[in-house]
Amino acid sequence: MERRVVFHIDFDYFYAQCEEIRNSKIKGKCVAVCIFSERGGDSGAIATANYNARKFGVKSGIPIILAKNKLKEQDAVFLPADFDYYSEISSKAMEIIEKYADVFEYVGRDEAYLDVTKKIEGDFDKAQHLAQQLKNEIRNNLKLTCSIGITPNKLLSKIASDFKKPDGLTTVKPEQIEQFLSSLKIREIPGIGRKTEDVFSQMNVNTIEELTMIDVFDLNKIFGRKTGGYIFNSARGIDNEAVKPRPPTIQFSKITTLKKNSKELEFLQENVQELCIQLNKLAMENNKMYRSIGIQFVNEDLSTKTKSRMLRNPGNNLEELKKIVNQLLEEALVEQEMLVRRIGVRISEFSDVEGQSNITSYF
DNA sequence: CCCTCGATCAC
DNA sequence: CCTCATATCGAGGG
Repeated sequence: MERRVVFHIDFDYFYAQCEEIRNSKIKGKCVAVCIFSERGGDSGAIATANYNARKFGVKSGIPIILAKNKLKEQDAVFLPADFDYYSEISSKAMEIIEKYADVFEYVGRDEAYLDVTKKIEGDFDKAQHLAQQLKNEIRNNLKLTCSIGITPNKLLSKIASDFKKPDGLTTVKPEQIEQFLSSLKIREIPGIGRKTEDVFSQMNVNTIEELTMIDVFDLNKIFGRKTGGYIFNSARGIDNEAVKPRPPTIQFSKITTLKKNSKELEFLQENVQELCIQLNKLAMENNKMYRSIGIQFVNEDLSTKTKSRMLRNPGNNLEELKKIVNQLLEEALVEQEMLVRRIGVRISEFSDVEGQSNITSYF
């Protein structure tokens, strides 16, 4: 039952590439796709930048104002994110990709896993050929480039798709796994981010090869049972997660940046209304009732505070949502020292709204 | 076992 | 200088 062949497909610098597709004039320039906040001006962050812009240190997550500074001498465009447009292109690409898979797993607008074990009869050379065909079809139809990793599991394919970008194709056969991983930085392992990297660098562990020298008990001690085991296996390229369709979303959240930092109840309550409306609408559209409601503060120093409450019964009534959110706000502001920069609302613990006919009608 | 909350990741 | 959305883990309290 072993011996899988799994693809991970990642669209290159996706949002920025979508903008290049829409307007080929900007190809060759620095392209930065921006998420502007409610504050106005250049407040906000970079969602994605093309490779021209990345050469100057412009990458996702950095403040727009900082990006403009880095690119002030360059021929650069800063475009507001147009998620509807990116979703359209994503859908078209996913339609193509799906056809190539025995099992297809959508991860996000720019990412998917495919199990192709049967299709290519466990032969990595056939797999590579199939992946090349797939890349060609996407490029010919949509002018979109992507990078693909081909390996025996999801973990390794995700690492491999990142190994050569853009327009990359990286294959790691079972006998090449140890060699492939050994020289990589631990940060290449999905789930190991900034904080975890810091912990390991304190221990003089920087590469995956060095990571394999740490025994599992120490990892468990530092990171907890689950994460410790995950890191231990990952360093060895071990991952048994099946490629499978994603289960439905289990929570929705909306967050907004306030026009000015504040800890005034009234001001925060005003700002939270629209979020409640949007979230309740989302729940209704998806035929969901929610039983948990939460709020989140992002303080002026970017630290966060959350407060949440379970309801006695699931519901999707807007007035009820607003009422609870206002209560949570009031409670959260007791002992709140710092001014709040951003405010968010979350709903979760979903149950389905009963349709007209369901299984119970048979009894 | 259920709930709340902070932390982390990654986009 | 700092967006937005989702999932997951672990600790701590009931």
